Amino acid sequence: MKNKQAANILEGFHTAAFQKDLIHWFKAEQRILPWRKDQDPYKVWVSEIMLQQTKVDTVIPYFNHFMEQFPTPQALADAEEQKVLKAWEGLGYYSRARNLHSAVKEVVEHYDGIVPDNEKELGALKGVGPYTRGAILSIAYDTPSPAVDGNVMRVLSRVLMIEEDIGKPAARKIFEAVIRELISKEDPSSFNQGLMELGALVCTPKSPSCLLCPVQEHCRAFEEGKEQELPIKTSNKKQKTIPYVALLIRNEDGEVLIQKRPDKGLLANLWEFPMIPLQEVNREQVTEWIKAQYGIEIELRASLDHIKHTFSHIIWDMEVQEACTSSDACINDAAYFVTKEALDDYPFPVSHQKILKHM
DNA sequence: AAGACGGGGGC
DNA sequence: GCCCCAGTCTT
Repeated sequence: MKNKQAANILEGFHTAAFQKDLIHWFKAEQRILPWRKDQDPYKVWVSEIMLQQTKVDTVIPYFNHFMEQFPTPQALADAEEQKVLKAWEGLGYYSRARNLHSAVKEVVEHYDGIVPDNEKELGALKGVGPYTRGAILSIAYDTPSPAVDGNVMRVLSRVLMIEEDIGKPAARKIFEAVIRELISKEDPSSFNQGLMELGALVCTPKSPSCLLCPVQEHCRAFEEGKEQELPIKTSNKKQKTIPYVALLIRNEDGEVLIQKRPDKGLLANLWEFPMIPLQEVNREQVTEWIKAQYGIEIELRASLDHIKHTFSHIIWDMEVQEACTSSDACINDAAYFVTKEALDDYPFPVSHQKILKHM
């Protein structure tokens, strides 16, 4: 064995029997999922990106629609970014979509539309980190490469009693080293997917179903009754939310003002209703603020409903006083009046989709 | 090594 | 309401 620490962890472990039990269980019990119908590397890639930080049930309809709209790397590479973001609307972590789009263009340009089958080229693609690289290599290309996600770390920390803090970035290296020894060379795809499927269905974070577990007899944590105490993970810090006021600014044609967000940071390149941090401006100042920002006079009509979400919006409804329509140049480059119907074409954050329902 | 990056779900 | 979830990129 190359790695001493991995060798120590696997001391006395029945690797061959574990592989056999895990793979047998996976082949019998795996969920039927749209991206498991074949081994198309493009589908595996798209599904793995969508599945980052996102539950299977949430991903399924997005994946199906995405594949109808962009069936091949070429189709995705040819698409406008706004269309790609629209297809990603509501899924969150939108840099995943922008990176995937960029990487697919790279694949079409430099690899003739064929997803690379080696660590070096695959890992160099935008948005493809160590996990996704391993998942594509093993699932699409049957290559014995580790794919360490949260499920895998949880399962293996229990089975092998690994007490590393999986909240630390360094922990992933330990698990990768272990898996390089542990992975089935005959069926790395079923092995990696089996670990993840086990983590999703049986070896769950809270109250794992150990009595139904196909690898119970291999599990050191179960043997010692410590499955509830693993994995060890330092608590993450909570993030603060800032309340905003969303402004529904309408012109005399009933069109509403929207603007494009910056191309970096939160919800990059998505569209939104203009917003003001709630603390910064009171009801009286908002007219001045809008005048300075957009060069238009408005009359505040009413405060609509409150929407509780990331932005905990309060919606203020307002009407433009002076003539200002979609053809006017009174608004800056990234802000436009559009008809209510046209809003369907723009990628909006979920919180703003909810506002739309109030209109 | 730590923080940013969404949205959904459990309680 | 508050906490948890957990891949990749950025700083």
